[in-house]
Amino acid sequence: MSSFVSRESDPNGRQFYCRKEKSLGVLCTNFLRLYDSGGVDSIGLDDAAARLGVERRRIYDVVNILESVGVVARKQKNRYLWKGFEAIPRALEGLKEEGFRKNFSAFASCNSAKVDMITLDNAAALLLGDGHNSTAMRTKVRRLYDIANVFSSMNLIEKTHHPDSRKPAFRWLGWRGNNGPVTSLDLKQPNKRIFGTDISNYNMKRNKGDSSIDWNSNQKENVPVIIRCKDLENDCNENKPDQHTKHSSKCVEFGPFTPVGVQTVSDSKNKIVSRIQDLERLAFTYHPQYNNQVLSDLFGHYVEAWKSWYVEVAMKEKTQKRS
DNA sequence: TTCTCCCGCCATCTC
DNA sequence: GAGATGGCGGGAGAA
Repeated sequence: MSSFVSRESDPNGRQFYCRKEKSLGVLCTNFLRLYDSGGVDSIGLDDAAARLGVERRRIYDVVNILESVGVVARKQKNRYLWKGFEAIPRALEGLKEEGFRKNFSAFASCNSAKVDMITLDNAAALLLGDGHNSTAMRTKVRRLYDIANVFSSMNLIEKTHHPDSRKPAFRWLGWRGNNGPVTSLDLKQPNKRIFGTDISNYNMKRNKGDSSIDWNSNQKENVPVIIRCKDLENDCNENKPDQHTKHSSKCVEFGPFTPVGVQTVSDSKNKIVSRIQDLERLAFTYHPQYNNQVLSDLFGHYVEAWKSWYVEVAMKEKTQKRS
């Protein structure tokens, strides 16, 4: 399986630098697509970097975040184990438990009205605690952008705006069994770039790596080919009125793929309450360990929001049945 | 000007 | 000691 790609050039021979196609979100989507295809349970970092056409350093960025939600687990040096999307609910529950043990339950309860939405500034301030300076905040926010980029590509969160301040914020969507990496087809025509996307331009300095991959062209063998940055320029959207917005058909599709063995949205509605019980049983018997404190803490908050969402939907279901 | 986030340096860790 | 890992912040693109 080969995956190296070449870059589109203009008539003068200059190469396009497409920031979007190098984003962590796109890289994560491609990574998941590559290893979710089945049959692969061992992931070599060098191999992944080569296949995805990125530097090894970027693979660390993605893998570390995926590890925090249970999709992969470190096996040994340079090697990770693919655990798949089925592991996500369990990992989230573990993080939730951890969050409860720390102070985030207090935070969640006192902000219950807007618990499903948080700005990165707020998240950074929360994680840093008292006495942080602006430099630390900036650094933390940068890291949170990275993390949010990956979660966004998995549809675990979505970008929105805070209703009061109109500042950019992120809403927890949670794992609903059919998330999978976001696809360009999931996005509407843009007014502006969204988080994790960008516009083409020239930059010879940044032409080293190359990760533009069209996984559709040869799905069976996962052989990627070049995609055109121009086709991706309209991927952007924010303030989506619903979670499953559509995208221009001329755009290249990075997905979609649905994790094997997970249920659909229509199924899930009827099983909300029983799923919560299932997850709590899982959490009771299994407590994964996470070394990244920031991720752990942030997830403590998000998982709490996730549970609130489920409970709210379950309540509405009950009310509707009664009426 | 602010938001966004890619990029790679370099300190620390692991083998 | 060498290679692996990942924290960190510069700086550039876009709104």
